[in-house]
Amino acid sequence: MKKKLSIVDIANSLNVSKTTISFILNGRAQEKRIGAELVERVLKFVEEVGYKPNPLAKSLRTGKSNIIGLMVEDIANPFFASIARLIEDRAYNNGYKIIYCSTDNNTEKTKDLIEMYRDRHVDGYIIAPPEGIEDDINSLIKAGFPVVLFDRNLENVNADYVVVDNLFSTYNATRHLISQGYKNIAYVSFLSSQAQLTQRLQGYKNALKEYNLKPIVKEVLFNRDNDVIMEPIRTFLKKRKDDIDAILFGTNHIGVCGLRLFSELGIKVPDDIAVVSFDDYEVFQLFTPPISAIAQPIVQIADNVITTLLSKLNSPVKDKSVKTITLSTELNIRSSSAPAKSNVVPV
Amino acid sequence: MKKKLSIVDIANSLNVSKTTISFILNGRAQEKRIGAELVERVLKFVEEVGYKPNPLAKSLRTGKSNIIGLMVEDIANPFFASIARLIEDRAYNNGYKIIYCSTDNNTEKTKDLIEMYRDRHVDGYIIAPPEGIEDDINSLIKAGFPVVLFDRNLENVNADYVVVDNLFSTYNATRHLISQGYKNIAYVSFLSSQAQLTQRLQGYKNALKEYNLKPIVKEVLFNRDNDVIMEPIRTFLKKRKDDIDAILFGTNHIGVCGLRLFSELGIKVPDDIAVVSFDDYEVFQLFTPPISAIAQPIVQIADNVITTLLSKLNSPVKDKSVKTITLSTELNIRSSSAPAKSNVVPV
DNA sequence: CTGAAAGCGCTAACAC
DNA sequence: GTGTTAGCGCTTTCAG
Repeated sequence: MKKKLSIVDIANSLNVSKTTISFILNGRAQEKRIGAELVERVLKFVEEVGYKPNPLAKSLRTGKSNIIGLMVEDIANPFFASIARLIEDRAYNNGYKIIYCSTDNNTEKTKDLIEMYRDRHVDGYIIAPPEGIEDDINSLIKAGFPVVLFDRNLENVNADYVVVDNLFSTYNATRHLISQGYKNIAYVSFLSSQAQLTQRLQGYKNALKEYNLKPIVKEVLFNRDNDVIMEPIRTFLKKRKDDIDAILFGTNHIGVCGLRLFSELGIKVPDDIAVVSFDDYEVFQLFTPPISAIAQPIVQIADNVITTLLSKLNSPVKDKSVKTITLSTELNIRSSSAPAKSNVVPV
Repeated sequence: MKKKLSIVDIANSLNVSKTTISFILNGRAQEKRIGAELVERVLKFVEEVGYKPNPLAKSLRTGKSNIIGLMVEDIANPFFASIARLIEDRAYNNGYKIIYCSTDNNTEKTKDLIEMYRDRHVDGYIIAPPEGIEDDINSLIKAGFPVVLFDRNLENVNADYVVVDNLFSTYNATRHLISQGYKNIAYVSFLSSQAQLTQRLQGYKNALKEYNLKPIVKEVLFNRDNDVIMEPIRTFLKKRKDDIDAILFGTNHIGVCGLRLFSELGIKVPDDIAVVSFDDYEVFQLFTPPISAIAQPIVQIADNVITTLLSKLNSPVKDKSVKTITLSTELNIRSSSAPAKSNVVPV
């Protein structure tokens, strides 16, 4: 096992100062007017012996770690997992590694995590922020760390955001259901004051209002255990299933829980209840009947997030300007929201 | 913004040597017989000012980074994402952070990744290894790094493994199909010489052999693009769908591709073709009809992986012994493999 | 153009 | 019991 060599080793072998080596390796040879021949020789030798600067030492010295902290709600959720995958690729291609964690939307946990990342000298942050984390994020920003938030807005945090147009998405989806002839449209989602969820709720309400329809909202508490999530929805469905002719689900997670209950309770889609869910997902495409869904542009989200972060990371001057990128979703209409048996209303 | 303080700062403030601080903070006060009163005072002060040792400096000095490298095939695959989630929790609870990456089963990419991790002084490795990576893993082990492999075995690599009993799983699933009266059972999977896949194929063949049935195997190349995966399967199904009465899918990914094609080609499950797939997954549970699946014990896998790694990480003496943990799967029988219309064979 | 030397913050021999 | 000091490997100022 060949011992790991350091910059001094190679400096000695070449009878050159380690400063020179450092300059050459960091591409500052030109600037420092180091002889082309020497540069050549050093590079060749370094290549030959496979020398690699110790990134830890480098980090200690420069304060940069080349690590990006990625904080999502739950890495096992396909929406976040897909985004993580896309971000990973771009980050690695740009010389950054990713440390990830799942916040579970838990504020305290997230605070700890941010602190840990900070201790670790993470260079930049990509966060799907839980509620109540505003101060911590602001302090990150004030300390000069590049931060990109996604999936949801935070009030009073002046950061870069990549989000989708939640309000219009559910507004549009609800109108779609109305135009298909549904009149008693329920909205089932998680109870939360997070921006993306309140907006989705609002979009739904706005559409109903236009048509003078009455909102039927069922919000449940988030829980890591699906059974706990399903229980209140089960009760709700049992009680109300005959008054309701359509449901809009606020997230993929809750949508899947809903579908499970449909099977269990013998509810037929779309004859008994028509369905649209937020987030598109394999399950929705393959379900019988296929479920109409509001597809978030995952690739674009990931792309914008990482592009924004990398540009902040690479810009030598601290650019204090922030931007909010709002992407639009696509309503994938499938048979779960086929026209109602009764009658169709032009919209 | 309060400047980050270092160990000297707090040593100075307290008029104590930084060595003493270091000892106290590392719990070696007793051993070094440092006055209980002083220890108290230091701890209190450190707490008060919120001092945190710089982990980078610590790493540089000690060579330990408290980071675990997690290499999976694809973090967006629900099987790996779920495992990543479980591993993450345990790692963080034990003071370790996780750097992840997706290998895409690409040997060259994985080699690079291992090298990167090594440069980064990752303390331990959790890897779902691609083919051809044996030498690199062996060199990792020889260099004394704790390595836990999972999901698949590597010949000639003497490491700790956490795997499932692939051979018995498909053997058992195939027998199940036979017992339900199916006779022309195809096996559709990825073409690969990775142990988990060859074993799955073998289990299928073994079962057929016992009943003198002829194997019908379709193996396709892996590709990140689903359409490319589906194309050869589409051709296969079109040509053979009338000779086949059941299919066993080798992975969740290929199973989902298969299901998509069934819809497209109008193949009815289980009347035209009965189905069992490796890996259980929401899509399979919610599909109509629900798809029988070989469920891997995800929680147990993750648990064994991280427990094994942590114990290696914490054991002061380099334990050269390795163990292979083989977990058993569960065959979740659902209506996709209901008894064949024709006749049922006792098994 | 090149080199000496001063740290980055921490640990751990080795004195005192 | 406590303090001095020498690094871990690298970057970067400042002299030559």
